[in-house]
Amino acid sequence: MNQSKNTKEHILDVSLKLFSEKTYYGASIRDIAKAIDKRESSIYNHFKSKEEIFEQLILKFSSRNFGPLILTDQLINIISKPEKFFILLSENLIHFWNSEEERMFIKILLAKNSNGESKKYYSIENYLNDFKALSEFIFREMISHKFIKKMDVVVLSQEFISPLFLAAIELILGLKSETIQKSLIKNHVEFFWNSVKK
Amino acid sequence: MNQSKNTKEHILDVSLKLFSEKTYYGASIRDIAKAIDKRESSIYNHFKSKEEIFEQLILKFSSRNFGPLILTDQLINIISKPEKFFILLSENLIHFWNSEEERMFIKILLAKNSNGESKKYYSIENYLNDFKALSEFIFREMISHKFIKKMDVVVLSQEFISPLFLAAIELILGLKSETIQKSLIKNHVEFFWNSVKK
DNA sequence: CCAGTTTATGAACGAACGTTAATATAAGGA
DNA sequence: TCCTTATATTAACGTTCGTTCATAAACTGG
Repeated sequence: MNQSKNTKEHILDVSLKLFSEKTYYGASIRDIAKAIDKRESSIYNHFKSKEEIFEQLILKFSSRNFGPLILTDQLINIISKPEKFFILLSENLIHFWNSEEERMFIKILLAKNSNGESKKYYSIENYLNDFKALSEFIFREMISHKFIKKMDVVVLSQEFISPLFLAAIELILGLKSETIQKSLIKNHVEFFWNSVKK
Repeated sequence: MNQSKNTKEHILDVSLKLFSEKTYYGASIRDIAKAIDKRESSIYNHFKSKEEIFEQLILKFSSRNFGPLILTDQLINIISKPEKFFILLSENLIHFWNSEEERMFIKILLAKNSNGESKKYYSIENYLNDFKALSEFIFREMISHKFIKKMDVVVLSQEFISPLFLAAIELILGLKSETIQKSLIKNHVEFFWNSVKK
């Protein structure tokens, strides 16, 4: 996309796309080089191996702070109206997960084993935990302000996040259209809200 | 495993393992041949290409009937005690998804794009729909017998299945131990039951 | 403008890839 | 037993793989 940005970032950008489309073994160094319009040998001026490209890609995405993208000001303003809040929160999450870049990253996480040697890697479990932590924080706040019933925030997070994230996975790996998600969100929040309202 | 079974089945068996561990591009015909202790050329007496092995593998697994494995007699016997029923149903599902063979198949589905040319393929969405259909059937029965509140069975299925299947995915792709799942099931069923009991 | 560093190129390496062909062996029915 | 068919092997094909190397071009600070 942005040709003028530094080459290392550019390589990571196209690698995200290629690894997500063809998996690690299916995307070659030559594919990556072609995508940035250079020869494959020049890649090695920026990364010592294909494996290192992958590692740095995961590292880059695993060390973001997406909190402000989900917990928008608009959202925080309506925390006292939990049902509306849950709807908007769900929309923010689905919108984030379904953004072009995030789809690609999630695809890579889903295709990646935590098998053997790569145990050190960031996995889909770590990814989900970041979102669960965010939503646990939200539920703790809501409970302390008595907006919802007093319940275990871990359970609340799991019950709130799971149907949304699984729908996102189906959206990412399948052919489901995004419009279907509107009613899914509505139904899910309705069900959830009935279980947590005071 | 079973050396004496016919070679075609044997090839599919080891391909399931290899494709799930190293993805489609990472597992070679020579890997597969080595795993059945034959030369790579003899594979082509049974399949016309690597792609065909993959296709038949997906076909084989997508045309099973797992219903009786989930809906056991023991389970059906306690349908009038919904909370107990949900616990056992959850355990059956997690046990099934976490079996060695099923872990491998799910890994393959998760690593597989429904991108472009492969739209025809069975995807994780189809897989999940099979389980949702099963659980919709269960909820319809429960509602008609007035064991639970009258609600949309699609919503019930989604809310019941999602946290369980997502936990299974974490179990399969991550390093989570199976013991953690016991409390997850308990918490999930408790939350769910509180929302659907009459 | 020059020296030093960074980045790009072109060519090559050994290995592995999917697949094919010719041929040998094993199995099964007449 | 012989003939046919199914399955195996060995060898090779053209490609692509990840990576290296010598060298050339581009950039950067003094």
